[in-house]
Amino acid sequence: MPEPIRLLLVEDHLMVRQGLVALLSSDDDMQVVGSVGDGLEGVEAYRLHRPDVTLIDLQLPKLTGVETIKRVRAEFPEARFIVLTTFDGEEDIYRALQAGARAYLLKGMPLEELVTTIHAVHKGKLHIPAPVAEKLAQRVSGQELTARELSVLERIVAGRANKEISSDLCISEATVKTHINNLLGKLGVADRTHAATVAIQRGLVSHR
Amino acid sequence: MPEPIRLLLVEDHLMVRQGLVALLSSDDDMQVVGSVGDGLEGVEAYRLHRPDVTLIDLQLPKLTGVETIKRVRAEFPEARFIVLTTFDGEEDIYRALQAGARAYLLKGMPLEELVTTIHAVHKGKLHIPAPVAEKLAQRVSGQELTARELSVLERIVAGRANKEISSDLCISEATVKTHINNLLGKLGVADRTHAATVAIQRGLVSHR
DNA sequence: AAGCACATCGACCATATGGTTGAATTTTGT
DNA sequence: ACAAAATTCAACCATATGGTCGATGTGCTT
Repeated sequence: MPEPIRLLLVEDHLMVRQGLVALLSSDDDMQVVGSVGDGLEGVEAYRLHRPDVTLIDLQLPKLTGVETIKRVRAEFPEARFIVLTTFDGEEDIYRALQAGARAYLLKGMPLEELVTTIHAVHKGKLHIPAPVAEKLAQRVSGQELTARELSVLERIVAGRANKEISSDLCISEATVKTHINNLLGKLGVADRTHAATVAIQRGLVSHR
Repeated sequence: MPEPIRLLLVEDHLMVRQGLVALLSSDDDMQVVGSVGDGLEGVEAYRLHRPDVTLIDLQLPKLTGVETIKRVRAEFPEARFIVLTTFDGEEDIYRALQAGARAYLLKGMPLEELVTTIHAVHKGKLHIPAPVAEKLAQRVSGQELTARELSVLERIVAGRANKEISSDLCISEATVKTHINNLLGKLGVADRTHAATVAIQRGLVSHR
């Protein structure tokens, strides 16, 4: 009888979390050693428990899923993460894998896939399901937005006019227009409104 | 020993669904009699099992949660629904309650609240948590968009220009502008871009 | 029949937005 | 230190957008 795989859960929806604990605990070769609701707790829990595999949601209070992964892996480079989320913002997939996640699963996937993935990741493998891998391939061709362009984009999504954005960021309106022009090109859209909606759809900005 | 409350689950995320089944089945006075993944199956399962209470997500494939509630209640006016969702688009709350849902819960709420709510709804009570009730109160003051305004808004979200919208809908550009002007006022925003983002945030339009 | 909400259109105007070019400055990476 | 990328700005222009007023027709309710 081998050692059970020690799991940590970082997920903000209580019901989902408790549900996963119930599900995974019923498996003999899994053991949930911790279960927390936000990123900061996640980092602490990791230090405390040193789990074999951490299941983490990307939408977390206090600390983003991506940020949490980064912090933990800064301390423990061998840490293994499985991103488990309902939302498949392309941008988030990319960032999570950049940050060192080993797998990306949507909550809609069957439980067996989760179990399979946990075992695969525990053995050190990468595990990216086909539909996710496709999106990833797509976005390689797409251009990266710069930090400044992103902050302009955020304000566009917030519904602010160029004049307002310029005073927000303490730059001239001309500069705002330059950034917008550039980001429109990179996003492949013709106007700010479309930019705003694709930004939300791709998960480039945090709406709400 | 009283009869257990018979529950039906309609939820598209497999993991969440299985998790909830595991959680609720462990309770002695609850019994999960069915668990399906989309709205159409939900309607069928209701006909088959006639559950006491149905837990339903609003984002469902094939048939919206709201639409599912409507159809079931058209046949079975006594049907009792608890809306259980991660997303709190104000518009959806409103529509779900209009459609006859008895309670609205976010997945982030503690499990006890779910259990309490199931019992309350089973007894025929309404059960709306405070934060949700507030949003509801807010939107009473807000105006309703007309069907035409909504279809214009959808195209704004799709990133289309006035000229394109006018040819899409076979109306003059002047009319498009009139509709836009009216919906801007109703949404309380100053321009189309902000209209698009609040439309997404409030769940007025289906993005993605 | 009268009233009302809705959809339709036109005209006018002020401003915002996006496109283009070119250039100076700063930051960043090698 | 050098090159590349990012950020900053200006001036010009065409067009899109939003604001306002008024008008017409249609369908529904009372």
